[in-house]
Amino acid sequence: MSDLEQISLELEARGYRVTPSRRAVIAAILARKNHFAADELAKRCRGAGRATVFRTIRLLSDLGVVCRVLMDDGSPRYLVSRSGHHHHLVCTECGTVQDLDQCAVSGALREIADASGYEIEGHWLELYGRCAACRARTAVLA
Amino acid sequence: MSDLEQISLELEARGYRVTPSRRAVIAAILARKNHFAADELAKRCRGAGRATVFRTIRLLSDLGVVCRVLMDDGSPRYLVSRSGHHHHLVCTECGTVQDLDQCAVSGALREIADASGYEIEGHWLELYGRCAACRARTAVLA
DNA sequence: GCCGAGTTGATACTAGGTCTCAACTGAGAC
DNA sequence: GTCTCAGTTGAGACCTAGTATCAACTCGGC
Repeated sequence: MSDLEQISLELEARGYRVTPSRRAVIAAILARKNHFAADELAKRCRGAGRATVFRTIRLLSDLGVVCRVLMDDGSPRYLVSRSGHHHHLVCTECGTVQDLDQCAVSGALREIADASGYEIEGHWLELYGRCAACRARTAVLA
Repeated sequence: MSDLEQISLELEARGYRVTPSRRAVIAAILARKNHFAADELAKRCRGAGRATVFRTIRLLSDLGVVCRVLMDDGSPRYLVSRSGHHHHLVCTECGTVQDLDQCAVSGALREIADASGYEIEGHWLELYGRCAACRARTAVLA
């Protein structure tokens, strides 16, 4: 079963209609190799209007199919990503985004909660750096 | 020496002029007990135009006098805060923001760098939860 | 007083996104 | 088959959070 079909089934299972517009947006998202801006997707996606593209991205985001990444300049991007709690490693040179399997702060949260008296409900973490490929490229040039 | 004077001296030391507009913005910021939106400050601050308010906030942000916090709904707020690397603990109930002394992830970063091959240059972390006061309030009501 | 750099505020513009609303669609009831 | 009605759509207005532009102003130094 293709990703598109799988997502369509997921949508139907939740009571959403799988319309041609939604299919077009999902197909456009799946065709992306890396992250994308919502507006850029709206411009390229001929099969759906801007509002529909934004709505569909939000829908897929709720479903856990795509997630939002904040780039180091603060601009938001979207990414086909696994669902559940995870963080991202963003390469500041080539822009690729890598999922992080472990949650880096889960251990520290308890300590912070104890020290501050807060009941911590959520957190947001993005990591920025240079990926292995970019580092290798610079090393060769140097 | 008042905070306003101290910030003014800091500005002068860096070669910036301390103009009435800047004083007005700084005074408005210092009058805030907690975080504020830049636009809201611009509306209330009669002594300076919108562009100047945004420019001054950026200037103070560069100086480390204020810092930007991303609330749990994604909206940006500013906060008079200590300079240097630190994170924030945002209460989702009353909105107060607390500085975190320790960087919760510094330890985990090395591990992630090793595992991923990334050279980690920076990170962004915000924590959301309910502060001690809000928890106490709910506990009394229950 | 003059000069020039720094600063200002009005305004236009941008990005990223939501809201509104009339029109359309399609699944189920009859 | 067609009626109905909730879900969906797209155009466009609108919103928030800023940045860019530019003529006018300010102020320190000569």
